[in-house]
Amino acid sequence: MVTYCGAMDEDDVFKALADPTRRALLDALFAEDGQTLTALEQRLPMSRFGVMKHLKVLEAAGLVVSRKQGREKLHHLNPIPIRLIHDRWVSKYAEPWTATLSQLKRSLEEPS
Amino acid sequence: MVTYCGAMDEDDVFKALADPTRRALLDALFAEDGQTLTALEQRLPMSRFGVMKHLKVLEAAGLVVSRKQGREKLHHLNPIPIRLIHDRWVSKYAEPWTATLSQLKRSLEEPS
DNA sequence: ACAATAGGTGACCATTTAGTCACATGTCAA
DNA sequence: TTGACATGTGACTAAATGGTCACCTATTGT
Repeated sequence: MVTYCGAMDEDDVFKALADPTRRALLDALFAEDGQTLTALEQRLPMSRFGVMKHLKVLEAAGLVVSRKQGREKLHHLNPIPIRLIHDRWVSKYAEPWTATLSQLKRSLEEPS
Repeated sequence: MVTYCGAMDEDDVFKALADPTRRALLDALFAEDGQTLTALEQRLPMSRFGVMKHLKVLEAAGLVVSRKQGREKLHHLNPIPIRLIHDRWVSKYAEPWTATLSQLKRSLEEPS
């Protein structure tokens, strides 16, 4: 088992992913890993403090890990929580895809 | 392209998935598809109105579709939005999994 | 027709959340 | 050591959210 995951609470991960700014931060870190707070701040239309709060949420959810280097703090994307959601949660609903869909189609076509 | 999806806005889907009660509703519909509001209400520790609000959010996100039958409204799980997240968003981070992870490992092991 | 049942609407309140700011700490470089 | 820079903290406001309720409409069964 991995240990980079911090809290790794399902609810924290979903709540973290619910905000568009935080998804944009993940996008930014995906585009270029290991960015500092000020670098990320310049990519977003938001004050440094807003970005800092969002990064804190992402770190608490385990979606971002950071390490300090001198006076800078480098942020890294951690794909593990998302991977786990995919494995244990998304696929749970996605698997019966075909069955549910055809069943739904039948239901909708049924004369009400 | 499918048409059962309503708004299908990425943000709506993530926001809908962010609430544990709504995830529980998806669980309940996954366990037994086509349940009515009152049936779902009895499964959750919440008033009918709370459940109704959550169902409305899920419907707006396209995660649940419903059809009326007499005075009843039957709710069906729609796995398509989750499937799309998996396809277009989760996999985006999950694919470079190995690369990012080893890179992260290297970064963390580096003497600070 | 009438009572019981299933669902819907709008207002309302408590809590959380997003965002900003003044201020403080720690680090680098000249 | 001094000034510039990167980050952190706590308080604060405005907005969104979760939950409940009183009241309403529509359908069913008798």
